[in-house]
Amino acid sequence: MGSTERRARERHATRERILAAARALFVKEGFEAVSMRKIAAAIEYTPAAIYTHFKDKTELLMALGDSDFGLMRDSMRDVEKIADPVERLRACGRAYIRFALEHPHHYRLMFMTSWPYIEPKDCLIEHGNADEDAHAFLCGLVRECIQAGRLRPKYRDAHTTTQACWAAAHGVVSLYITHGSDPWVDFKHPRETAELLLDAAIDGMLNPTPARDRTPRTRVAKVAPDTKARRRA
Amino acid sequence: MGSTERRARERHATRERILAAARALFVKEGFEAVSMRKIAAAIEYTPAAIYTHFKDKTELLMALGDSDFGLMRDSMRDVEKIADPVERLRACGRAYIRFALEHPHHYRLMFMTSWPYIEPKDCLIEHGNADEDAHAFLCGLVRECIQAGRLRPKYRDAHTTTQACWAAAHGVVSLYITHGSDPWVDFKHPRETAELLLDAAIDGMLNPTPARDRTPRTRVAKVAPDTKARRRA
DNA sequence: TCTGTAAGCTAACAGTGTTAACTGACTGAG
DNA sequence: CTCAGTCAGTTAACACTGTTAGCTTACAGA
Repeated sequence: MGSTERRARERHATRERILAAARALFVKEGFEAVSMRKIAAAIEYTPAAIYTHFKDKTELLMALGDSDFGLMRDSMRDVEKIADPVERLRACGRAYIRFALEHPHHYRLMFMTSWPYIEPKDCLIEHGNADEDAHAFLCGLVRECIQAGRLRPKYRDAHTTTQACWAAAHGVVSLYITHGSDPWVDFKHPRETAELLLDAAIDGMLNPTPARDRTPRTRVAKVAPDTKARRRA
Repeated sequence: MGSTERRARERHATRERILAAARALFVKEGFEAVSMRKIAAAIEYTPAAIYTHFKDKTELLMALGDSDFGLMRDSMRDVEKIADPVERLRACGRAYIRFALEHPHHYRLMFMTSWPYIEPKDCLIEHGNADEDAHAFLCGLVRECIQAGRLRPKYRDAHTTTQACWAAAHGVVSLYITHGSDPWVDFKHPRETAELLLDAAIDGMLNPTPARDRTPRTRVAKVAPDTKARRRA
């Protein structure tokens, strides 16, 4: 009689408490501070208790990071308002940089840590849904630039170009996150470097002959919807 | 007597043996496999013995990675032969990518791990010496492009532009190293992505009005020699 | 011969992730 | 009402990790 449901609810609740404790430790003291024992202590449980909810420390950490992909996507809502596809792409890059600089710990977990395989069904995010999945969103922006005929021929493979754009933004912030306080290289503020690199890369991809919308080529239209993308739990 | 010299020599020798053992473990089994106990076992010492030669595990690891910066610089010797400065820059990017893909473990240690402060004098590399220091070398290439009048005005700050170029290359390889086997994004081969991004970025930086060598502007000429750069031990 | 130095060893500390075996509360069936 | 089963959570351990205080032992210089 619904008691099994209550138990399931309780189980889910403690799972959430574990995640909350882990997240609190994580944002306050960084990646290394998150130990099973500390998490357990924070919620007054035994370390072993966590293992009835998560297979691994890795699984816990990944469940943690997973939900941040939604946060990242949300931080890009504003760019959709921009009409010009190329400017939209540029703004997306800026939003990405901003997110990374505002949440360096999360960024580190999301993009600078190797993830194990996670089943698509175990994720909050629907892969390839540009409304939830930031990677699919970026890919969509690139595709719009292509369809508007704004990119040179060699940049008309949406996937590769998406990865190039991603890599440009990631390069700036990840370099800054790991080496920003390294006295050997005096880093400019990453926002400045990113601006420069994104401008250079995007300008370099642009068609010199100006816009004039044309119907997408067959090749472009055939690009499959982005089924491989980012996750959330 | 010179016996003190002999002792110093012996001390140095065991230090090198420790480093060699650590390196062997490192390249064979990766970063995580390098534990003080395993290193000690490999050279038939006690873990504690290592601490008479290195303050820390970190110091050991850094001493390890340090020598690789020279290796990296060496892998770029060929690009100096290229006459055109812009093509030289492009080739430098390619060499960087190649090095990273051929030595992913080293790359990870060198550029994807936070380094503690190391005294300049404790390094094999002379900072800012383009002949030893890869970062200074890159900076030199950028400066040559600037002095040849090949870059648009906004890219004429050598330091920031150097960082942008570095970030582009780093973005591609670091993304690939951490997420290359991630089934959620189907990565293109990084060489392809890198080619695309480097071309876009460099083309985007180029002056549309073609070359014709001009004497460097005052602003450019005043750029200080690159005193902050990469190390080696 | 005695003394100081210092490389290396022993043994331990405090921490880590993880697991087998147990406890105790609660559920549903007989 | 009782009995068996389920399962969240605990206990206590294992096998690791980096690191250090204190000892031993060899050796150089006076």
